[in-house]
Amino acid sequence: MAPKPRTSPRKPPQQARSKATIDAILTATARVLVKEGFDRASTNRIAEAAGVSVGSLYQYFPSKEALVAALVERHTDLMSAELSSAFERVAKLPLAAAARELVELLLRAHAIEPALHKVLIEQVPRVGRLGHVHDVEARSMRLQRAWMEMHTDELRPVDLDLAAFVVVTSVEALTHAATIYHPKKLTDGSLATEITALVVRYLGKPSARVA
Amino acid sequence: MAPKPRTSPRKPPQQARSKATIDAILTATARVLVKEGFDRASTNRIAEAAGVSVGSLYQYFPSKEALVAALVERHTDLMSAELSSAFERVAKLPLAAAARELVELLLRAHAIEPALHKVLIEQVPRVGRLGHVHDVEARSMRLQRAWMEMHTDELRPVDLDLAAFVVVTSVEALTHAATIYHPKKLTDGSLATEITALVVRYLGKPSARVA
Amino acid sequence: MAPKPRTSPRKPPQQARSKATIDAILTATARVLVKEGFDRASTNRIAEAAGVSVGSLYQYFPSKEALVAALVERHTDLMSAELSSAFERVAKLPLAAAARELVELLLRAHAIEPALHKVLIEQVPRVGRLGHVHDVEARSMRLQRAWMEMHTDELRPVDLDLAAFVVVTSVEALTHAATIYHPKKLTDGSLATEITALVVRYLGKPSARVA
Amino acid sequence: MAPKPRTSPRKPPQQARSKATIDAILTATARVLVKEGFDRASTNRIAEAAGVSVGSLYQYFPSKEALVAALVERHTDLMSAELSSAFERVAKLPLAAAARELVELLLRAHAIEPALHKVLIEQVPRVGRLGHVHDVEARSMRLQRAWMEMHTDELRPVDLDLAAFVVVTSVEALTHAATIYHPKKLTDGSLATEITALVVRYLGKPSARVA
DNA sequence: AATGAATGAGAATTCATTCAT
DNA sequence: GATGAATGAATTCTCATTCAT
Repeated sequence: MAPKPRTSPRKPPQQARSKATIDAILTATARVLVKEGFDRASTNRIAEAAGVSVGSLYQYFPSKEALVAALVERHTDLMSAELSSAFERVAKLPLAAAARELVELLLRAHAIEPALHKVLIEQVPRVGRLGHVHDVEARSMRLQRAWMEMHTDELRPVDLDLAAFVVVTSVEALTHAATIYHPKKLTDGSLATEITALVVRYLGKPSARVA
Repeated sequence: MAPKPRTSPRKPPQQARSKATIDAILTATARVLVKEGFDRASTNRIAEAAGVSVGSLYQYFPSKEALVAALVERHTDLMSAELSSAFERVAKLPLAAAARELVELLLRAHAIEPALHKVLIEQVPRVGRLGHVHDVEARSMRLQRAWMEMHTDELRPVDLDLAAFVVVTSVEALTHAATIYHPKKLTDGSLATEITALVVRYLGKPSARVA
Repeated sequence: MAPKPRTSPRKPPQQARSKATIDAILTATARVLVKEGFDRASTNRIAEAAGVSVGSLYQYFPSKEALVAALVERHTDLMSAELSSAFERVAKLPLAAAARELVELLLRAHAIEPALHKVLIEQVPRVGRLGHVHDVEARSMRLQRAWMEMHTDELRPVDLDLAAFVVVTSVEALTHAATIYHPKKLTDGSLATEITALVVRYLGKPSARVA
Repeated sequence: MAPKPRTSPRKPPQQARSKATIDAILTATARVLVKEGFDRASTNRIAEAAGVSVGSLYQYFPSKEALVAALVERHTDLMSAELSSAFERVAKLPLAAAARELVELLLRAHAIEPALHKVLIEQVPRVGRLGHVHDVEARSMRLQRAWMEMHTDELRPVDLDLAAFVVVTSVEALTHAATIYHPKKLTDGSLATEITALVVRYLGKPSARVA
């Protein structure tokens, strides 16, 4: 009888060997997810791809959900890290410049492991801890709101929370959609220009408008 | 598991009874999907919920994928129908008015079967024919482009395809996100106002600006 | 992910075929249990022994526990039926005669499927519904108490509940132990004589003593 | 699963530290057995509970069966020791007094680690060396027989082996059943009185009867 | 057309046991 | 002696799909 699976990570590795194994498993998970899709990514297949026994997989990840959740976290952490670090850099830039910088940054962030990102977005059910792909958005929203608070004089009057929601949701969606449907426009700058325009026009005072 | 499933519909309904059965099955599918989630929605469970034998289910839908695809189609058709019909009505309105109308329409459209919509968006893997939830967007984009072509004089200069992509993707994403995370703001109009502002400011000439 | 297994029986069979399948499964369960022991009796092995697919097994028994519980029930029902029917027959006999009859009856009851009984007693963990092997004792205790109430004049003064507990527990234990460790003494009558003496001497008035 | 396990003890403890380790393991086994039940008591869990590595566990116990068997032995030894020592004390007492003493002793013996005793009786499959929980009964039977040989003049004529079997089996069963189903009656003396009556009346001459 | 019994590959997960460090 | 990472066969259970009635 299979008891209810846990979702929290299992024990911390205590030997160097473990670290390597964990890494191999996560990397294999990404590979299998991309190659086979979420539904065909069984724990056995993943273990095999990692060159590890299923037992080892379950030693570190108590369930399939925990495994994918860990991968999601690793992925979003990577993306968030870049965003956070950039925030300080653009904190003092005026609207148009900051927007352009951030949009480009976000596009770059999504270009890191686009295939994995796509699978995570499209196929992983947004349920339980798996939904945390969307944590990036939550963090982005907080940063966005913080930036707006520091620049209210440049902005038309807005409800900060609502505006942050609108901006981040739109930009994220455009980035994802572009990744999936228009990968070429990600690199030639045309998309960055459009998204920047969207944000600047939405938030800016008429006088502050930049073409 | 048996051989690979077909995906094309099996046979056209030839009697009234068939229609009723098909309808019962699709409705049951929606109910089970919402109640149990995609993963626990087995064909047996759906058949039972429909008061029909599995055999009958397979008489009309050659595979689970075909079944869900049919439901997706029914759902998107419902939404698209409203959009198309509204298009004629707003075709001649100026930017600000048209935008407001369409945004409100879209929000209303998403309010029809929000629970089903949410499951379809969040849990159904966007693979193969199942990805057609996104057909709505494609149709919306065509309509949006058509409208813009008719109103170029009101708009700042834009790449029509790109702008349609930006507008539709953003508005859709905001609608979905609002459905899921801010259901209350859907009804009090505050969201409609923000989204309208986003679109009008993005597309409009500086002079044509409406606060 | 395997959800918590149910323990209640599944759906009632609606075709004659089902009945046969259910029977085949239960019979195979008994056979495998006896031949392989509880731990080696996997659902797959049982299904194979029944000439049926695992799927069919789970169609009727939602978990391994439910399966074994059903077998336990079938077995205890068989035993209880004999006991209950005999009760009426001995209801009017005096102590010594009734005791002898009942003891012999019980010994016969345990001789029906002794190998299965042994496995059920020795190897099936007495947990949850599986513990119901012991229902026979509960029922026996009620019958025993009823008999004693009708014959208080033949008995020394006793706490009826306590005495029923003492009598039934002892007799059951002796029967089981004999089944397992002294199968020969079950048939030659010597054991029946001893157990009868135990009961009669324990319950009877000194004057009513039978050697 | 690896090759078939050995069952014989691995090596004699040669240092004080070993003794302590072995003890920690056995104690942990008892704790886990009681807390989790036999089926969920894995060697890994036991090792962890003992604050020892699985490797160490296998250093001293070559298999899970050997481990549990050792615990069973420790437990039964504890119980038997008391019984044997008491035997000398009651060897010269007359029937009624001896019976009362022994019954009370047995009840006390079962009160030592009742939770462990219960798990051992109810959940540990009585197979192979694990069946040795029942060794206590065998030893008891020998002692009982010895006592009866010394007191034939007080007893009605009986087959000594058969009578020892009847007495010990009944008393044991009553003690177990009481431990599980009527723990309260264990302490208030009422049960001891009943069981003593059962034994004395079964074995005694009519004239020697004690109420 | 409908029924529902039957199928069986495959998925997640556990656990006794080994062995390199 | 001790550690704990690694193993992988085995187990329970699900579910899309078929087909005899």
